[in-house]
Amino acid sequence: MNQNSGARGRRRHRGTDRVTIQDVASAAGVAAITVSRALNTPDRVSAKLRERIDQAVASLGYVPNLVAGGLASAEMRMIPVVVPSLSILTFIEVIHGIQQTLEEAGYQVLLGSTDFDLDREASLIDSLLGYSPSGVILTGLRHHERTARRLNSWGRPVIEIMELGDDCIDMNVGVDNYAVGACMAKHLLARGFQRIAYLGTGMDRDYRAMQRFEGHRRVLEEAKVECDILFRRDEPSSYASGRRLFLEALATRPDLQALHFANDNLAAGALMEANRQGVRVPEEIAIGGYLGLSLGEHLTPQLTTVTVPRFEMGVQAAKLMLARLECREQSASRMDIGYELTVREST
Amino acid sequence: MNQNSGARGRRRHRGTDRVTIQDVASAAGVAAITVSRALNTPDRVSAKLRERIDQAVASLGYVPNLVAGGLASAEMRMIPVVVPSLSILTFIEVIHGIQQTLEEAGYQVLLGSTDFDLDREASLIDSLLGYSPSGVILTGLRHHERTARRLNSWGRPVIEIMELGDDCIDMNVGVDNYAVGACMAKHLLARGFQRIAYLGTGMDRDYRAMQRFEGHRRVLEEAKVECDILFRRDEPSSYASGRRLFLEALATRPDLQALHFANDNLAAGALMEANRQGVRVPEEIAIGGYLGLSLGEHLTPQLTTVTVPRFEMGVQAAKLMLARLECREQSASRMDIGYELTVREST
DNA sequence: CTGTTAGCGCTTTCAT
DNA sequence: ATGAAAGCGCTAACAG
Repeated sequence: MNQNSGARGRRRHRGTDRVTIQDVASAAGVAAITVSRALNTPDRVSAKLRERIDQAVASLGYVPNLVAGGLASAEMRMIPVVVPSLSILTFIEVIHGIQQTLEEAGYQVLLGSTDFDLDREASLIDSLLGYSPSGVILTGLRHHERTARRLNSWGRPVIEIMELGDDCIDMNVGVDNYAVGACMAKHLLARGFQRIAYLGTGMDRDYRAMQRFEGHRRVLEEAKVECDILFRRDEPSSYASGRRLFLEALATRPDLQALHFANDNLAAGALMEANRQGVRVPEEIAIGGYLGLSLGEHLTPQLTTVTVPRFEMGVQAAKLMLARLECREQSASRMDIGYELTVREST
Repeated sequence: MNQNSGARGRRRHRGTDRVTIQDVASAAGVAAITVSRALNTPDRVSAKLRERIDQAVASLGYVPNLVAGGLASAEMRMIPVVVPSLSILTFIEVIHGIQQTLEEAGYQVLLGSTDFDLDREASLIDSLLGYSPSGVILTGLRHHERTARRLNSWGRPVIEIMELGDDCIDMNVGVDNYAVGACMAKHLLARGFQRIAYLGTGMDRDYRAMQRFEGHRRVLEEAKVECDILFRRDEPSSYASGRRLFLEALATRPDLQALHFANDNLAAGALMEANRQGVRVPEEIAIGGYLGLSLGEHLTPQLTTVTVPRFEMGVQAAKLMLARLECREQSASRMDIGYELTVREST
């Protein structure tokens, strides 16, 4: 038996001197492929050999070289997740759901961010595909034509998250932004408000906020209520921007009764500014948001918002990806993650 | 010239039919290795060939197979970042700084989370090393002995972030938690408070919060002031927990004058609960936090806190990593990212 | 169930 | 400055 130590031989080339599958094979007295099988598809190896191999693996401290395996099998068990920004909590929460679900299944998440730039998205995806990932998860349905084409012909699972639409590359998990915007608008109308403004930041980049506005606008139009919009082009959606928007709204449109913010960061900022100014919400002016950030339920008054299950969206996207990877099913390629109007004190 | 199309020949094996470096080489009429050099070390190829190659790359739409390159060079230009949790904003901000800096330099971030479990960290790192990453960034200085040993003998850059200490594996970027805790304690004493409690959650897992408490405790001891601690073992650091801790503190220690929270999430929750209860801060009770979350400056009263540049910590860690990878310098292997006492209205 | 063989696509090594 | 040859460590393909 060549059971024992010293299982290092060749290394003609450069070789990092790590324990290889061949070392394990020699130690266990089998062929390399059998070790491979024992590790990847244990049922295809007899119990006896499997045990011998496991033992050799343990005693040598063998750790598979996933790069070599990835090259041979043309699959790296990685899923790039491409989002516009890592400073927006929403994306983080989705990523969290994705990461947690995929890691459990032995897939790793590669992080990519585009800063809302479709050119960067295109080149990022190009280089990401160079890693032979098992699938790709990216944000939104709008991409460079080149991105869509490349991904289309790529032949592996692709999921577009966040927004929902008819024309996706492969699979789609998200919310209907038009419906979300309409939902809050209806709520505000139902509360009896007639002078309503939609407020946001950077909506030229974040077109999903614009979709929500469009949903909002249509509802007001239908109700024959005048539609007002106020947005600051180059600001992020921070508490500070929310405060500024709030002050600007008060100053320039003193007769407004309700403010529909593009997201909870802004809405929370507005709420905090209202508190500071002693403006009573909703008596003097009502405030509604979007997202369902936990902060909203702890502020006084509590924030009315449209809640989207962001973590869950990530989990569902990851599950869909896994289902597809394991060929379990050709599964639904489109999933509406839904939303919920959370009526609290601020309206 | 074999300049034109049809540059697909063999594929004896499985082959994903992607354009390979060989296709480019044929199209440009050079050897594969020259294409490799033109792409990776352009100065080592004559301008003439370089141009011809660039053209072939563009016209064929060649995208390098990073896995093959990674196997050959034993380096994947990836940096795993391992954190305890993706639901804690602090880590997210650090990751953001890391990701942004590394992506600019052409390195990808692999995300890993351990849920504060050193066993999971150990096995996660094992498999992450299987990807032949260029370096590793992980959280904290406490690891399984096996993790430390493996990383030590690994021979590539390793950075431990968040906390600062004497005994790191390779490089260390973080803050001195003891000093941070002491800093707030001194501030509270200087404000004249004598009955002070330290409040936190899950500090058995997050030992860095415990280090801050220890710094706090020593200061009080020195000042001969009694030291009180209140913590809830199995709760996350949420606004809700902060509110509960606040109520519990009021109920069980009605004579407390100041509350030192383990982080701003808790402190902000407490502040919001105080507002809801009509408890005046800091007149009836003072509140201090840790982190410098932006929320703190928008609440009323504004939160006094110890601010840590989290995004910047990520950026610095990434820069240190890059410096090491490019061998620019053997650079300082330990970086104190510092902190700042931000005195606002709540104390 | 196990083994042999032949690459995956690139880069290192060593020549020229 | 360019090229030929030889693998990196693993798995797909095909036998037995």
